[in-house]
This record gives sequence, structure tokens and C-alpha cells, in this order.
Amino acid sequence: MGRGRVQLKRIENKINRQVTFSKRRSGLLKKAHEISVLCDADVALIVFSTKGKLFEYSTDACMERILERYERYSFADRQLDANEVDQNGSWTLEHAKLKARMEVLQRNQRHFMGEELDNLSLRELQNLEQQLESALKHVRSRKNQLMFESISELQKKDKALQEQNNMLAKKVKEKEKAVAQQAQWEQQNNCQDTSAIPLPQPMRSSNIR
Amino acid sequence: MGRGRVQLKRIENKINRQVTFSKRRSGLLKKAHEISVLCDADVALIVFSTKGKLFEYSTDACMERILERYERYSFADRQLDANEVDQNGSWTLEHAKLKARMEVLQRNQRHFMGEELDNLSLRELQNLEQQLESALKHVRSRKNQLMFESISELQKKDKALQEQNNMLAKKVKEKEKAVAQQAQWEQQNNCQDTSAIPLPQPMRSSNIR
DNA sequence: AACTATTTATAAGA
DNA sequence: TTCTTATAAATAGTT
Repeated sequence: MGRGRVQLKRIENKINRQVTFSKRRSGLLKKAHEISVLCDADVALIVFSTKGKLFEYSTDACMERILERYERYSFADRQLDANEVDQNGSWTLEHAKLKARMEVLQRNQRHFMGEELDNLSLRELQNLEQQLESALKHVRSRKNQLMFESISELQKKDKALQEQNNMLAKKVKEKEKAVAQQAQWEQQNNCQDTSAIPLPQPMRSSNIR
Repeated sequence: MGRGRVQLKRIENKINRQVTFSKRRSGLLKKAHEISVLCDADVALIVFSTKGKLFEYSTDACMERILERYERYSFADRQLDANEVDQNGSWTLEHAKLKARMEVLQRNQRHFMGEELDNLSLRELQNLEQQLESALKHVRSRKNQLMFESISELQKKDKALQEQNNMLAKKVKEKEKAVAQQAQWEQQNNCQDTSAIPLPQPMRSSNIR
């Protein structure tokens, strides 16, 4: 469908490949949706681009359920070893699934820690690298954010303290001035009587809290 | 695409629905394969018919890998529900422990993917950053190793082919020479008698396979 | 991101 | 199911 017939092999031109991917991806998702609706089928479609970006479609937006259903078809039996089979079927199954998931998680975790990379393909390593890079970016961004917050908080504190300092300094100055005036006044009046005549006080108490 | 436009809703006629399902299913699988090859994408497609029959496609026939990769992306959403308590004490305990570990693992995993960093302290972030850096180093180192191996293998192949080429070229030359000598010899003897006298043949058959 | 000449997919019919 | 065929849809190459 298009102006030329197309060979079924990797498109080498990167730009072209990306454009075709974009077009065909939307076509594929559309068709997945159509068959799902028209034919009442359960469909799960997962697509990773070369760069590792994820696109997905699932009937009723319920990927998990469909994947689980798939597991039931193809894996559940394999994961159960014989000695785990017993009468209480349901929990055993549940338990086995949990264990299987656990193992997957642990393996992934080790990969994320850069361990046990020997049996990964080049492509998987590429994916892992990209994910790690992305994670690192997020972590650094969050760290920066925290540090900036911390800095700006400290700056705010700093400013408040500075202001308080200024105020206190001002008060000290005023007080000094008052004391000096008092001294001057006392000297002028020789200050030996018990102040029978009330004179205006140079220090106004209303200015001081 | 067909003789009539089609409404995007469930086909009520059962026969019709089944026929359409069969046709569209093969179309969908084909297109999934095509985008996978053309665009170098990883695709996983799972289809359950109304009757519950399973059809699937996955790049390199490796469904598990792709599903695992998918899980890595979407684990964050998945919560196991905890209200599965029951009477069977021993396995319940086991199960609960497993689940607890699972949750720890999942949280770690999310951190490793750079998610849910909000309630980590600056120090924890610092640790995480260092771990990611280290992991990235390992992954890159392994990737490089793989690539170098691949390159040296190709070089070896290249060399072998080159040698083979040279050998073949030499043979071609020899053959040409032989032919030329033969021609010369024929001309010198005018070549009209039936060669009563056996002359040494310039062409040695042992050099030609 | 549009356009359009072609190729493909497929609905209906056999 | 399978084939055929008219037609709708998808899309490769182009602008």
C-alpha cells in the first residue's frame, strides 16, 4: 500500500524507518482495536520502538488481565513444579505465580544494578542502558530540586536573620543615643536633686516594645 | 476495505463475525510481523477469540522477553491485593512474607527506574545516583565487549573471505595464462594435423578443480 | 503534517 | 474453509 512495493526487511534509512514506524504503528493499533470491537475478541498489543519507547493497546484498557490470561494458557503449568501440586489448587497457583514474578523482579533488579549481564543480548543491553540513563536523569533532577529547595530555604532564613539583625542593631543604636542624651542631661542639671520638677524625658518608651 | 463500509461495532451475525475474525486476525498478525521487521521494533500481540482460542505473535518468537520488558515499564501500577488472608497458617505466612519482599523489591525497582523519588532524602538520592552510575558503567562495558567481539569476528570473517578471494583471483589468472599459452601453441603448430607427435601440454589439469 | 498514486486488506459473494 | 473480485483502507514516496 503505497507508491512502491516494499521488501520485508529492516528499513536502513533511519528517518524513513521512524516515519514508517509511526504510520504503521497507528495502523496496527487501529486494526487491533477494530478486530477487538467487531469480533468481540480480547486483544493485547505491545510495541517497543527501536529506541525503546512503549506503545500498547488492550481491549477495555485492561492489559494486565489479558496478559494473565495469556500466562494461564502458556506458562502456569510450566511454572508449577510437581511437589507444589496439591488439593488446594487455587492458592498453590497463586503462590507459584507470585514466586515466578518474584524471580523476574529479582533478575531485573540485578540487571538494574549492572549484574548478571552476560546472557543479555546487545539489544537488551541497549534498552537497559537507556532506562538507566533515564532513571539517572530523574534522580539527578530530583536531587537538584531538593538541593535548590534547601538552598532557597536557607536563603530565606538568612534574610530573616539579617533583618532581625538590622532591627536589633538599630535598637542598640537608639538605646546608645538615649543613654548618651540621658548622661548629657544629667550633666547639665548637675543631677543632685531628686528631680522635683518633671522635665521631658528624652527616651520615649512608646518606641520600645 | 471491502465491498462495503463497515461500522465499528460488534458484528451480530455469528458466522459473519467468525469469518471476519479469521480474516482480520491473519491481517493483524501479518502487520505486526511487518512493523517488527521493517522498523526493527519489538512486538507482542495476543488475541483471544470470543470462544477463548489463543492466537499470538511476537518478535523473534520470544513472547516472554517482551512481556517482561513490558512489566518493567508498568510495574508501578501493579499492586497485589493484600486481603487474601485465610486459615491455612503456614503457607499464609510464607505467602505474606513473599508479598512483603515483593513490595520491597517493587519499590526498589521503581527507584531504579527513577520513579517515586519524592519521599527519598537527599542522601538516599545520592546513593541511588551512585548505584545507577555504577550500573550504567557495567552495562556499557558489557555492551562494548559484545560489540568488540562482534567486530573482531567480522574482521576475522572478512580476512578469510579476502584470502579466499585472492586465491580465486590467482587461479583465474593462471587459467587465463594457460589458455593464452594453449592458443599460442596451437598457432605455432598451425594445428592442422591430428597431433601425431605428442607435445608437452601447457595446461596442467592438476591446477584446476 | 498533507497529499496522492499505488498497493493491500477485506466484505461480500460463490 | 477457500477463491474471487470490487472496493475500502493503508501507506510509500513526495511536497
